Amino acid sequence: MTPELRSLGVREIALDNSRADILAAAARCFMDRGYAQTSIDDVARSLGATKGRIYHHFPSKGELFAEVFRAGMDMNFAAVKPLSDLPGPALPRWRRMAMVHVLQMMVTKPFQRAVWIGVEMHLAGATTPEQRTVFNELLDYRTRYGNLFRATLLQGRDEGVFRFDDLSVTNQLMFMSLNSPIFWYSPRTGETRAQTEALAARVVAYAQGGLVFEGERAA
Amino acid sequence: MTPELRSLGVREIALDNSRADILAAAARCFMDRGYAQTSIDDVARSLGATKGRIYHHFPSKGELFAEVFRAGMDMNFAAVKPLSDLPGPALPRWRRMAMVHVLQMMVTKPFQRAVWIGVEMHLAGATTPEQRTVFNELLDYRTRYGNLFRATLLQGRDEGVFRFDDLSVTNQLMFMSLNSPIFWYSPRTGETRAQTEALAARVVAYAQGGLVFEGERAA
DNA sequence: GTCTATAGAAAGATAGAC
DNA sequence: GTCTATCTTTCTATAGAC
Repeated sequence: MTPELRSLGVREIALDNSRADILAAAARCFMDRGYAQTSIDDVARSLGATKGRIYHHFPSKGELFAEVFRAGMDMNFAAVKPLSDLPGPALPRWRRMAMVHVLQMMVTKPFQRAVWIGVEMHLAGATTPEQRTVFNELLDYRTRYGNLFRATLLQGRDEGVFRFDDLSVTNQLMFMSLNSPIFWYSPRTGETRAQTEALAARVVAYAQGGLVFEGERAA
Repeated sequence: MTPELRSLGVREIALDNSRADILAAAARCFMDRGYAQTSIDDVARSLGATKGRIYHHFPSKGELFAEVFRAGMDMNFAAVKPLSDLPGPALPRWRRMAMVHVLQMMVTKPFQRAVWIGVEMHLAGATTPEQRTVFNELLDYRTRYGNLFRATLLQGRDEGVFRFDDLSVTNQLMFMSLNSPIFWYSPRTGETRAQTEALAARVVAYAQGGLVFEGERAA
């Protein structure tokens, strides 16, 4: 940044943008190549920069990844938490939460793929105790997000709109469906918001079908 | 192997077992740590051996991974292909194929996770042209397996038992559901075959619900 | 057929110039 | 705040003993 700009007080903004740029580039790289296979040089190169710039803003590759993970989860919480707090019958609330969740997966795909990678990594590769602590926090964050849906699933079962016996298995199946766009979705050129939402609605409908289907009987 | 045994003609068998042991150990390591984060030393250590043993049987890490991938897909094809060739209405055939597929995911989980990792890797990390060729073969193998289900899905739609508009999206959603046990299933100690099948049946029921649900109308 | 030892490459991280 | 240069570790792959 030039001294002129800094003297105008834009220091914080510039700093934030620099960090945000790195986070977005890192998310893309982690999505494309996975965690271990992504080098800091890869991230830097995708920004037209070198390592020095990354390490000035983030102390380590692990911490950079953790911040990408956190950013992804922050976005999900901000979008879904308000809906999960609303009163009323389970089904319409579930549909709104699911729809917003799926749109999050589509619109912020690189960050959500990083979250997925983080969950898949489990604790493997986290060698030092500090790394483990950070990692456990991230996984806990993700679990708390998942719990936003559990209450509505249980309420829906009580109300007779959902049918399932094992909440954990059902939760896994539901999230696999709702998360799946992070693996196969990519926006068409010139895709409108309505088209994106139509696709998201199909995903939600599929998951809803899984939750309401009277399994064994219909065999 | 001892000269005595070799003189008895068990050379092939011993070689096969050695390779099979390495493949199984490699599959576990790839499942636990992913491809890039798994070192050949990790695989060797999990066998109580050193690298030399691995490199005697496999020319490179990439080739070792490719063989794990192939072994996983071989098992899937052997289990599902005969069912997909059967005549008759789509729904019962789909249910049998789906059930067998899900059981494959559960029983051969390490290999199936390796297949997943391979699909996720896409072409990233495959640097040389030979590697790309091998990799494209693997992905093509996987695509051909997916196609076993496509015909039955289309037939089911014609017969009115499945409802969907986009075959590709539906295929993705279905496989995400049917594959999901590779991420969350682990057998309980002393789990019976009946219990395993009951769990698989729940997964199949969920997917079937997604396929038959009359999406938009039921909102 | 498996081991030890090692060469060579890649990547995380740091130091210091600008 | 970013870059270049470098240290250090880790890992693939190979060579050669047994």
